[in-house]
Amino acid sequence: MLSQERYKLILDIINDRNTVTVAELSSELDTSESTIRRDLTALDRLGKIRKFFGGAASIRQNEGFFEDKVSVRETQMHEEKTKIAKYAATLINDSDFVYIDAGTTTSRLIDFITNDKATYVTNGITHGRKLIHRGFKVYIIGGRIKETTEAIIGTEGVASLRSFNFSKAFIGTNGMDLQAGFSTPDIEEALIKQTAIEKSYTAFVLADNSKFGRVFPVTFSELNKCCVITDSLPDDRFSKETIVKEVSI
Amino acid sequence: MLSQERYKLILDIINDRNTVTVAELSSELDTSESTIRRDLTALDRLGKIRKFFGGAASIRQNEGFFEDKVSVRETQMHEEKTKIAKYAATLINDSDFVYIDAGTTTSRLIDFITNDKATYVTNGITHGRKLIHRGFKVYIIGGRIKETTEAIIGTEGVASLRSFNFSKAFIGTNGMDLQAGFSTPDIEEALIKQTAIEKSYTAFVLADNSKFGRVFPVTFSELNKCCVITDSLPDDRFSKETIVKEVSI
DNA sequence: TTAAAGTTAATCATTTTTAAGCGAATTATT
DNA sequence: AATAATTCGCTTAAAAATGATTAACTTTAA
Repeated sequence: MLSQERYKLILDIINDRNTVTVAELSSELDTSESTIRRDLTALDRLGKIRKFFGGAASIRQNEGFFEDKVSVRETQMHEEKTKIAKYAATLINDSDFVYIDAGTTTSRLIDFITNDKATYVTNGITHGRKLIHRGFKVYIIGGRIKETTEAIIGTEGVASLRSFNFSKAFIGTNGMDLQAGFSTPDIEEALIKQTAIEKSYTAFVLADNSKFGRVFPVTFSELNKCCVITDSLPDDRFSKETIVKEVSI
Repeated sequence: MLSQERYKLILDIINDRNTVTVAELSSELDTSESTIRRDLTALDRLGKIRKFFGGAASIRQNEGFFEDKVSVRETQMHEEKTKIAKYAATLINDSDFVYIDAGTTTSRLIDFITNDKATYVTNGITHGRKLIHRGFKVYIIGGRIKETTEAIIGTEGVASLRSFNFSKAFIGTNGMDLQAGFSTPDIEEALIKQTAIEKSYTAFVLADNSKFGRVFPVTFSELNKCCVITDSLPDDRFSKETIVKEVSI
């Protein structure tokens, strides 16, 4: 069998099943495990799949799979996130200079943006591509790329952000708590979020109800520094601490 | 049978079946394998098909498999570019701080990079993703994204580049001429290339033979400022003006 | 923590495929 | 008709792909 044919078959199988073992591929394609491993390495090198010990996984469907366990809940909150994203998109005006944080909720936001007069800045590689394909004016901040999320992070990213003055920023969060404020697991991502909030006139945090009461290692902002856009508020005390827009589902 | 007739037949067969082996074509067209291989090489050079070990594949049906959508536009001189990319990749050492310019030839270069000790900086969105999927340490420069090429350009990009000091830079070009030097159609991309060359100890320009003698609106460097990596040199005068590495095809 | 089980990369021998050179045949040019 | 240029198929040395083997590595579970 031709190697390219195998590549295509393997790719189809992986994208279909999400994950596959070397043994499975070996028996299904009637090829030695050595060859399958070599193929998987090649496909991984090309960035088409993600290889791991024992087999390989699709890249597409696993966005977030490699991130952290919260993402399981993220798929469940799909409808809520859409509502939040839809509402957030209406906030963008012609003269706005908008920062869009990397993350799944903000990625959804981009789908609903219609304003092509505004200018957009993001730290998400995939977000930047998405925006540019929509035909918007897009800047991306410079810095180191984080492997799992394809987001720009680190001190260079922070420095790059500092030269901007946003009118609006849309930020994602992992946790939102009365005491701990907005928090996230990665310190470098937290620094980026923090700077983006500092550098914008108004910062909106997009948070579905599953985020409430959750605390993660690094706090990037106090509650009162940002407006929260959410689907349903479990606790009145939040609205005393910050401005909350509750989007009806 | 005329070679042009065969080209057409081969093209039809490949586009119909997606992949085909040399042996198949040889028996079906009743021609020697040598001739089939020569034909496939020619069609590959023209960018009509993609040749690989054992046979060839259609480009249309495999869009997105071999290349990202951005780079489908210029598929000519594929074989030459591959040779150039392969050689260029061997130049990267452990301690290198490498700049990789956006473009098709440099994109191919990434496929052959093996050094994971070096640090990479790029202005290509797709280049950055490709590098990060390979598990390398990657920085992307900040700035405005150009829609057609998904490359970072503009004054912000130039400013972002200025903070780096590269040991090696790999640059693509549209034209290379004895009088006009290295040139490209877009002034903003030219500024980026110019800055990258300035900021690196050694700059390599990857140029297949189709680039020689061509002049585009904006010159980004004189010949003597860079080393040229090419497949074949049409004119000895080039080697008097600059350092040339000719990669045998 | 350690041992057992499972998985991998590296290496080697074998087979397959290729590129390059060469002369014969065909086609184009003078 | 003679000469040059191109095309073609064969041969051969080199390159690439493959599958088996094994030592090193990772994971799992005691």
